[in-house]
Amino acid sequence: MIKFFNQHIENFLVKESGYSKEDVILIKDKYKTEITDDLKKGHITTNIGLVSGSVTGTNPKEAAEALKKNLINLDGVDQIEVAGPGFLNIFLNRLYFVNLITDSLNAKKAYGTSNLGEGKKIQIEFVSANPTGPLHVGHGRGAAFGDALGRILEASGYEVSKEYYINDAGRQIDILTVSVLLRLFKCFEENSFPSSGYKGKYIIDISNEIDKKDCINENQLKTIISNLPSDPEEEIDALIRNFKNEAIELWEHTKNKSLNVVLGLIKEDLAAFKVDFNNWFYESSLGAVGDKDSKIYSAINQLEKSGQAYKEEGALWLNTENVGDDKNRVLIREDGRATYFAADVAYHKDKVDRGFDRLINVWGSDHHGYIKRIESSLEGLGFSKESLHVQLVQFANLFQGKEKIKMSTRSGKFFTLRDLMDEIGVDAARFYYLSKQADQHLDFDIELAKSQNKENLIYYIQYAHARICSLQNKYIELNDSLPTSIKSIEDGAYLACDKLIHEASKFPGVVERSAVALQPHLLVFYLRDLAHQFHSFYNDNPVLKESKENQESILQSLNLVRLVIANGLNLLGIDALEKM
RNA sequence: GCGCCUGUAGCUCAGCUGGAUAGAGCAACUGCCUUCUAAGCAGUGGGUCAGGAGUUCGAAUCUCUUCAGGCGCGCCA
Repeated sequence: MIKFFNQHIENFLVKESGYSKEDVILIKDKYKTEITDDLKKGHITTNIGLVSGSVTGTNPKEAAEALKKNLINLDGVDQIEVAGPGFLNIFLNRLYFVNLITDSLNAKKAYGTSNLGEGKKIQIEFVSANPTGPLHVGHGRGAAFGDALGRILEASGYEVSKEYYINDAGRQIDILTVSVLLRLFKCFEENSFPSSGYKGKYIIDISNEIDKKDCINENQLKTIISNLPSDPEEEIDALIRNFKNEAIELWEHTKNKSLNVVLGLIKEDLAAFKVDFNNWFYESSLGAVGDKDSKIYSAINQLEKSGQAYKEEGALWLNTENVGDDKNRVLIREDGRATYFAADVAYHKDKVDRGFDRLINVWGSDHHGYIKRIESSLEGLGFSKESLHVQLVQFANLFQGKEKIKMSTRSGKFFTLRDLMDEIGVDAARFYYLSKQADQHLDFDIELAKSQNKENLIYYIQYAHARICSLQNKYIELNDSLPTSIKSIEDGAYLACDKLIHEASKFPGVVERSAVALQPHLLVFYLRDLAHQFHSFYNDNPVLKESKENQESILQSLNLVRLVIANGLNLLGIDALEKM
């Protein structure tokens, strides 16, 4: 409908307005046509008069009047008002208004989808937590966000690929491995366990699954744990070195086993959280810098050849200052080992090589200083940094009522995503995460997320859906099947649903905006508003006491509201409830 | 010190590609169940949109600046 009017407006601008070509281009760029917030302003409104007026220096109201004359005779238009400083408010005739219901109901699950993305390939990389322990509540937010974004973009016509980057190659994995080995051989008392190691209970669980205990003897163990440095970081590094020296086979076995167990936990949790990935990318698959056939070698080699990377003080540096980074960054350390950054550069090159039109990285906001580096590396490799969008997600603080739940990863005391799911349920958790803009701090209040009242939006929205389902069931009991007629709305005899239909007609626009802005929370607030319109209607209108014809029209309108809520929740990865 | 983010009702937050009277919920006060789910609805009070300047026909929204808070600035990942 909006497209229809925009075509006529642009046609008018080009052929009849008398504006210069340059002005027309400027106007086209700036004006907007949208569904009104309030039916008093008609169904559709455009600021074209104001924009034309400001661009051409003419009176906005006169510009609006001229266009009004042009649009008033269009099919579907009942009347047009020039309002306020120069808005054009368009009132549709009943037939067109009613078409909104039938068209949307016919579209069913497809209502709200579009071809905005034109099949472009878009990759979303998210969660990507180090596989050193179970996911915690912080990761849950990224998971809910990335997954919802994927659903929204897919509904908007993008070909979406969701990916998890597994950091299986670095020091963190070594620390995981050594932590498991220390538990396996019970090397330390509880209070002297290396403070840099992982102490969660899952480490002990993993150690119980290692069956190669006899690969190492008492003397070797003694060597490994004696003469350790006092600095915690040096201590853990020494232990890693010692284990590798004494029992490389055991080391590798334990490392693989630990990684697989932890990754298994992560995958289970994500599946339970209804988050599916298309691809799990292993950092180790990038290979070693020393290997000329590896992806990491090839990426770095390319940067060196193009002059972006240079040697200094024995290390290989990437010039990232050229995109505004504070300082240049090291790719290959003095001792020849690649940095995490180098692997990430190769990873991003690989992403682009795989043919994605757009890349979205969902990162914890503590990584924001890292963005410029990656952008610089992309430019250095000859790609446009515009193809990458980094969406930062702030961490979530957990509250139980007013009390903050403290978490410490090191000590292994933390509230896991699994705990959260057990406590409040998957859908309530997903919804709560999505109910605030991703890059803002979120206080996750478990009490609130469990509460069953209006303050907890998920219940409010679900309640609207369930109420409609319940009405539908009652109606079916009395009439065998749902109605198909909307006669009394069509001929204007019954108007009480108009606000609801109008609100429901905004849905595709909201999906589109949340796809463009990459903001699922827009959907949350829209659904709240729609639910509110419904509850209000429901309270004022005893539906099943209406005339037969009115009932039919109402049931059809409410079915539309129900469809929008169900489709909207589905885009957030949440199932709509038929009963509560 | 440099960079990024935030500051809207007593509290928690929407609104921000500039637009028509700044919105919800909670809390306070008042009404509404012999009726389809009261997990709800309706109403009242509450705002110099942190302060200041600028751009504009028009600014919560854009620019600059001040103040306040958060985060990031490793040859860690």
